[in-house]
Amino acid sequence: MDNKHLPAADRLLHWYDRHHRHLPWRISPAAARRGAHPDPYHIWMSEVMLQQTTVAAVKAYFAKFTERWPSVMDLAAAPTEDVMAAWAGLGYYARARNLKKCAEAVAFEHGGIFPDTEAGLRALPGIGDYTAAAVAAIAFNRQAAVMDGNVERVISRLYAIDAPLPGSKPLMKARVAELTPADRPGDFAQAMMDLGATICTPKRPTCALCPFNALCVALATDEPERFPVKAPKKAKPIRLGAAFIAVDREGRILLRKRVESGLLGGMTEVPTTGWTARADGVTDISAAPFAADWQPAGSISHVFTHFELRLSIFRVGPIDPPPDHHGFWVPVTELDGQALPTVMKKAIAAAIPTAFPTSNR
DNA sequence: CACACGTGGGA
DNA sequence: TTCCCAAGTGT
Repeated sequence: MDNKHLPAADRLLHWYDRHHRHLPWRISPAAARRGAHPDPYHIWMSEVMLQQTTVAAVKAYFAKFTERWPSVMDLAAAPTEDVMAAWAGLGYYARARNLKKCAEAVAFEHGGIFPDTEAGLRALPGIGDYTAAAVAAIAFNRQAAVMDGNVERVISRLYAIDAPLPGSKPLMKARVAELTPADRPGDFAQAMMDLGATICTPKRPTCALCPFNALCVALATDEPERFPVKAPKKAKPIRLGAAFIAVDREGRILLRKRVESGLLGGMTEVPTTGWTARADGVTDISAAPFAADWQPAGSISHVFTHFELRLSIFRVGPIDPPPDHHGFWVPVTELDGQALPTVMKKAIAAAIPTAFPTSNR
């Protein structure tokens, strides 16, 4: 049947019923149409994990978290250190700290029940405009305008919006609100994101298969890949430093806990110098955790969001632990239980190649 | 409003 | 290799 006359939302939902992705935290659109709701705990956790993170990377973490902490009450009762260690490797560690805070707020201030409105959700730690709308729409079928990076791409092409992000966000949000149906807002939100992830992709979109192709202004008048227009990005500076891998006679490595705020906040680290912006190549080992016969053990490079870090690695041991230092000693065979971010695993692996036998390279 | 804040994968 | 990202939030 010719459905060109259908409103945009109906075209999208028709496409979604046939081509939706199957994801562990979802229920099927067929079940949703029968009035079923997904577990708000699962939707919330998946949305937080998916912030700036790929579906492929999230799947294993989602399985691990929901198996270990099946309910928000379980997560609220968990030691923060366990949550940080379980999150290690996923990045943006403020999300893990706020995940725990949010679980505590839901457990102890809301009786273990997630708020079912956008405003109620928005007041919780780690839940911003996007996540509040997404959980309200997907978990509670509220008519909330859900806009993430996928939706921005779809909308900017559908209307050929020339104004650059992020300034054009309010305009695009208004367009999303116009399109969002009262009937199936949760499926509509997931459909927009599936469309952006599988059809309306950043490069080489598959417009021939798009339910919006007859409506898309960018496709009709321009080059869809040109949208969304974004402000130019800044160059990434390089910072230098040194990391110190000390091993004692019992095969333990010296670790420290980073301060709660800022980069890698609350995570575990090996002792390092400060990370300076100087580019003279001088390595300052005077900041070693203690005086010892530190031996060069190569170097690593790691790219953060806003700078690249190059660390010279130094190693010493087996030694007797000196009495005067702060930190704690952990067997090299038990590092998996530590909240070690990827950059720290790289530093350790450079000095002790056998430290992480399961990882590649 | 601009910037801080991780990581691994694809082109 | 280099660049660009991928379901943003907090300050």
